[in-house]
Amino acid sequence: MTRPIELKLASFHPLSQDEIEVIRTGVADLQTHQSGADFRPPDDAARGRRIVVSGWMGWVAHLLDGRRQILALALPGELLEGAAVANLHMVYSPLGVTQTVDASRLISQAERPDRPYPGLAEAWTRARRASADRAVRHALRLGRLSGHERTANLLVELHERQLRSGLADERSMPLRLTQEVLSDILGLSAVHVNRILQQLRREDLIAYRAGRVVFPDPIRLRRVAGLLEPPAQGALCPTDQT
Amino acid sequence: MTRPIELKLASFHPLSQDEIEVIRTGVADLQTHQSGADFRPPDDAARGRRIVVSGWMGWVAHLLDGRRQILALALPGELLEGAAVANLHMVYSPLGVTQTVDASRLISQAERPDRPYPGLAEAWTRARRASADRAVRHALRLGRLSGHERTANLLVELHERQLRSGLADERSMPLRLTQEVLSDILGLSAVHVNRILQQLRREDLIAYRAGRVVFPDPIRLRRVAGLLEPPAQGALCPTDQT
DNA sequence: CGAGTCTTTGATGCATATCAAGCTTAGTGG
DNA sequence: CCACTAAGCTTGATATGCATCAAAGACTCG
Repeated sequence: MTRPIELKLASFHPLSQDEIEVIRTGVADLQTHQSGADFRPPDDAARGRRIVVSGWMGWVAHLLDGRRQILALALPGELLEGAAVANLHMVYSPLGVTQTVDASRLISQAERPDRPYPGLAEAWTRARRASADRAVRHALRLGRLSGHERTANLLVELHERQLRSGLADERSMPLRLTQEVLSDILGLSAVHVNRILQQLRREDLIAYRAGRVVFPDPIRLRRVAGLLEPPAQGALCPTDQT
Repeated sequence: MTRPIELKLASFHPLSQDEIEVIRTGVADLQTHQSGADFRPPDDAARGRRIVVSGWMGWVAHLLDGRRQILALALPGELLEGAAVANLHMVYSPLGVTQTVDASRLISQAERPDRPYPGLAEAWTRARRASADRAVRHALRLGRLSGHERTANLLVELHERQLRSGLADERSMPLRLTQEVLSDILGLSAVHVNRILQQLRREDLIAYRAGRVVFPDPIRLRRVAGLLEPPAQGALCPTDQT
């Protein structure tokens, strides 16, 4: 059950057998969330932080007139964080049926000042840095990429993230979002997202098969996404990306 | 010289006389940056972090084809932070002539484990939380607000931020950005920004006078910006914004 | 099999980009 | 002090990306 969490963290920094054991015993209090049910994330430092086990969560901002923007996603193995913002109704909301797990014990272990689990703490730190990177990337997507580029870019990012937790393979990944949810992530209308996805399929950049997105030509997709060549082996670590 | 820094931090949490003294003596190593000269921000934890003293800095992402997006601004009194992101050429760049100051001493004082300066540490924490909030708001602006709303929203945010450091008054603020820079913040073309500013002027929501933007009707501007009523007295603190 | 939810399609309009040119301002050197 | 220049602002014309509305297919699930 904690497999995606282990793999995700280990992808940022190698973990000892001890540390994997800490993950297995440290997570507690499994909760299931139905699609659409609001979920208030914890806003204090470590108490009550949760990790997604299965399904996806999104951090949603609601405008007064009903417009919505999903500002961040939390995939299996990733942390739910981020506090409230003034004058904005924001919640975490499950996108589909999602399970989360209390991670406070795990986090306090990793953050113990005497550092008995240095690999865990390091992996943690890098994972959070990656999360900040994603926020920046998201703003860039929304600000300067066309709908076409933006969609490709998001798909590439989701692929990389699911690779880290062992949920995707090199040429495909699960994707169980409705086009409406996608449109709220991408800042587009649902109808337009539909047309963009059709175009990407016509261009043989993506394909659908049984709830999965298939990438026939990942390199070309990355180019369309406005990204450089794929990161070299090992370059996935944030510290390697000077 | 450190006045904006003192005021900005004090706006987040009251500071003792001692702590103000720490700020005055803690800042060191003044640097001047010419408009457009790239500036690599520090990426380690505390060493070499800098604070803007005068002028504005922007965190800019460059795309391969020349498009640019400014992802965050640092105003006087605010910190330069944020590391590099993979596959993206990103730098801090002065928007006009800017001066920054080394803040490592100041920061290590505030973060001393024995906490001799609790007000400073608290102000610091809240300032950083506000900075994260701004990133989220920026994504929301770019994703779901129209050009008109987006521009109004940015102006309101800049006004609030400059109020905190004593650089703006209730009804006006300095603004020395070219429309092209504005367009790179807002994710719009420079021509369109020009037309939006004209419209805002026609609607008597803003006016220009001698390098300053004047707000004849702040409340109406906030409404146009898609924001709720202005925060009540004291509600500027992030902790008050549940 | 029916009912809702999702996807797809077409028609239309608006928001915003792009291109090109004129204008205004401030700075610069003769 | 006055061209001269360059940067920024403004304007108009045109093109296009994307939103919106409406309705018709496709799934999925009870």
